[in-house]
Amino acid sequence: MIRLLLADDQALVRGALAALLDLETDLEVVAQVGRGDEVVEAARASGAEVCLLDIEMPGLNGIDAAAAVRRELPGVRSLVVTTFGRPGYVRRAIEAGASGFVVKDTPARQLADAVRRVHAGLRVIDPDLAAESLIDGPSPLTDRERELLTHALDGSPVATIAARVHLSEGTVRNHLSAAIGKTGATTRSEAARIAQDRGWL
Amino acid sequence: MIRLLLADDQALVRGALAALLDLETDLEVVAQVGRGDEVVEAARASGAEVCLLDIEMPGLNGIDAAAAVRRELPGVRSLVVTTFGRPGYVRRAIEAGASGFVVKDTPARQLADAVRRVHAGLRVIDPDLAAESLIDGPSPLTDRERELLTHALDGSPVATIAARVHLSEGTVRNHLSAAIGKTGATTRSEAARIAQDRGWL
DNA sequence: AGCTGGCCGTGACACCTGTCATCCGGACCG
DNA sequence: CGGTCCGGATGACAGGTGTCACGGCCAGCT
Repeated sequence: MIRLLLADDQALVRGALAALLDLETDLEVVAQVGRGDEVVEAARASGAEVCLLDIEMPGLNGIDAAAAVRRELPGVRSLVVTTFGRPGYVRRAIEAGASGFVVKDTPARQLADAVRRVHAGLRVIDPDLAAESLIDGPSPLTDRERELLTHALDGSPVATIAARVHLSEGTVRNHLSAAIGKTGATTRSEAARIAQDRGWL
Repeated sequence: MIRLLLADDQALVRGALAALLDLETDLEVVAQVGRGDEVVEAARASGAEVCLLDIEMPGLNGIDAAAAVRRELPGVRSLVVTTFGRPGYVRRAIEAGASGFVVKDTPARQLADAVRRVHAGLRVIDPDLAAESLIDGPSPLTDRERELLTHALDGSPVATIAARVHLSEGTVRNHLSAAIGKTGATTRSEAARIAQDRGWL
């Protein structure tokens, strides 16, 4: 019997996944959480062996949660699930210590198999995503550029961003200009979207 | 036995919801589709009585799909499910002929009850969302403003938007300026986000 | 000790954007 | 019929934005 922890911020999806996986006779959902920063504690308390982690979560995202699990509970394996593409996430998830990476677009029947493989110590990675992540390569952005791009995601004016990060307005423009060049965009909003799509944020 | 159709673009979520609802002895999932424009045909072929529709779908969104079901299959009821807030969606979903509106944040156990109520001819609406939709009121945007805002969602420059809709650059700026005023924003990106959050797009 | 590269800042310049005033045509309504 | 509203357009102006050149600081590497 494989003991599972589910982490997803949407209660309905979480409950539905639990129903799906509980149908398997060799799987048992022993914990469910809706926030990334509750994963480690719940996994420890419930004695989970595999954690199914969504990326988009309040508190702590799924990748950082996988890293925390890796650090605090070395024997527990993580399987990261996310909504779509975002090839860059694959690389970061694996580097964070996740054993698998699955998109929510895969057929439901394959999920249980992915869990079993991860539990057995194998790596499970969506082949299409793996290929894309190799094509795009790692992020060329510096830490500052990444930080500023995340603040530019919602289209905030430069002045606002500069105030939030306590930098000069000109400096922010320079960093963002560099990021625009590296992403091949022409606007900071466009650069931010491209970077996010590639998982560089 | 209530015959159900599931529509969600993410196969994993779709399958999981099917597993969840099939656990109920009085419910039966008779059709699953991943696109909005396949809903009516699948509902007709399978003899579904209630359609569970996600809003974000390729082809046709859940609200328009509900309207199509209403028009083509008057006896079939629709229950719209979406990821979060977006109060304006509630109003539009109901106007489109949906019998219910549920967010993916609700506990999994309540979903089956919502389906039963909708099947019985009752209206099911998340109370928090209903309250918010009353506070925000209907969209004050004109059709043009709405159209231009959707093109402004990704942060495209005015020139690009003008070319896409075959309008003068100045006209686009004027409409967007009006939209910015109505949303209380200071940038077209911000206005676009606000309008989307309120379901005005 | 030099070189490199990231980070921070300034200044200048061309261009883009948001706002306002003003105009015209059509549709709708009292 | 006149009033009102929306769509479309123009022109002008202040302020925001992207780019570039330049300088300075610091860490790491040769």
